[in-house]
Amino acid sequence: MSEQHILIVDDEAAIREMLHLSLKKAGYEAIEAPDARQARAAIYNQMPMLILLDWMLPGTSGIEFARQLKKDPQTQQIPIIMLTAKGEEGDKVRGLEVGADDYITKPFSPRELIARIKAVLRRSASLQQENQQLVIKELQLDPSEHRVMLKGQEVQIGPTEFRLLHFFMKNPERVYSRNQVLDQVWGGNVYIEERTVDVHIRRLRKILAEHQYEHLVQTVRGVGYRFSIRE
Amino acid sequence: MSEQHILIVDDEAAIREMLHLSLKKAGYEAIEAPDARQARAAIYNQMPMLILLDWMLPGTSGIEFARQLKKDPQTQQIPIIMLTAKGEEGDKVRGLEVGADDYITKPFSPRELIARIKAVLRRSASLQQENQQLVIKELQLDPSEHRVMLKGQEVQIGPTEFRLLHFFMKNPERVYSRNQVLDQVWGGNVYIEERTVDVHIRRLRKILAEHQYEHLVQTVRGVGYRFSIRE
DNA sequence: ATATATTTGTCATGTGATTGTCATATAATC
DNA sequence: GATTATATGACAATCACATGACAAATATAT
Repeated sequence: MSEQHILIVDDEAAIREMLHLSLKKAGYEAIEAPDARQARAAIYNQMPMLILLDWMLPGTSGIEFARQLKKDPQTQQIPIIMLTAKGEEGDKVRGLEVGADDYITKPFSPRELIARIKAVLRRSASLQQENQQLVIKELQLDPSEHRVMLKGQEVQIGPTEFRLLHFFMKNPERVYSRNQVLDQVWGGNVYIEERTVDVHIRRLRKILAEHQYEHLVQTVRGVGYRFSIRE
Repeated sequence: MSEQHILIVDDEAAIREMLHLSLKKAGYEAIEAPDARQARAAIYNQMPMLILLDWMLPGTSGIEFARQLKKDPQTQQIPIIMLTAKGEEGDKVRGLEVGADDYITKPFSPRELIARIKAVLRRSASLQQENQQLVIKELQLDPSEHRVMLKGQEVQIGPTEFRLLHFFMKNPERVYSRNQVLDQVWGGNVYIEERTVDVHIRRLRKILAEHQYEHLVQTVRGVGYRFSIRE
């Protein structure tokens, strides 16, 4: 019955109507709320996958409401698109500061609205992917908990080795040169000796070796390293 | 609905218009973005096959944006053509350093623009081909994984033999003299004994022979070697 | 604030794999 | 059979990576 839906929060019924129609045409389910109180009730009832939130609201203002949503762990991952009346620069900035994922200035075309929604959903999907738990056989890495489990046991791992393992688990089976690893794991604007990668590879292997998983990190002589799931 | 398209990133609407029109005439789909943030959203929404990126942008500068794109594995293979206002030499250099694939100086003719685009797309296509998995019967070579599989089993192969096999698989059915092989596989500016090629051919054959595939590497007496799929 | 522990990057050294060359064996051609 | 071209095994030099140690930098505890 209730698909993934979008919550529209705006005090003007005409605008809600208009948005609702545009969304329906684009194949989205929508639910309306005229103010923050009723919006909260709707969210409690069922989590929307995205919220269209008017800047100006009676009672709790849109910006305050957004701030509350982004503070609550239950709702903070829901993307918010702010609807602003004027294209005032200050508003944009404050909106994004509050944690809105995008803003759109009235008046706008349905096409633009849908494009923004798609973009935001796309982005949040890939962000969730970033925080996704990665599991390979009996090795699992949980980015949100910053934890690595090996055969059901938590293993002690340093920050750099954690990032290195995370990177490898996200991109298995592919060879990366030391420089590519430095770019991805250390970030591009540090100057670090290429050979340092070797050392951290060794440290990672040492950890994996505690449970005979060191073969996952493979050396490709003359090229770099590869994280492989295959035997 | 959405074909392969080109993303235009420029803060001046007039220039975007102009570019859009030129591209349309040449048969390309185009999408516009006025700044880096919206460009990013557009990219997340759908990967463009090429990006036209203005040097000067409000907020994140074009050069910084290019750097970011080239760092992210998701986007780094998208070719970028930088649009620079003046033909300043320093800009060119910095642009190419950042990883832009070409630059073009305003003002430019639509003809020139299209020519550059075609050239860059051609180049990137052949680069992608460079990373393409090559399969011949039960022999497969994967450059991105830097792996050779023979009858489903990974085979152990040294760097030079890998390059040699890669070269042959890219250019089968053609005879190459020892010198041509040296140029292609070792690179043009090394002085190495011609007979050394024989030795590496032998080493390659030895590997292939583990699975009775040594007949693929054939000697053409008095001329050189050939990699042939035929019996 | 100070002490202590952890993490980090670099280096020196060890080790094994790879490479180019040569000497010799083998095969093809006339 | 003589000549020429290629195949092959052996070998030393080199190269790339692994590893342990260490000091500087960071984080954490007291």
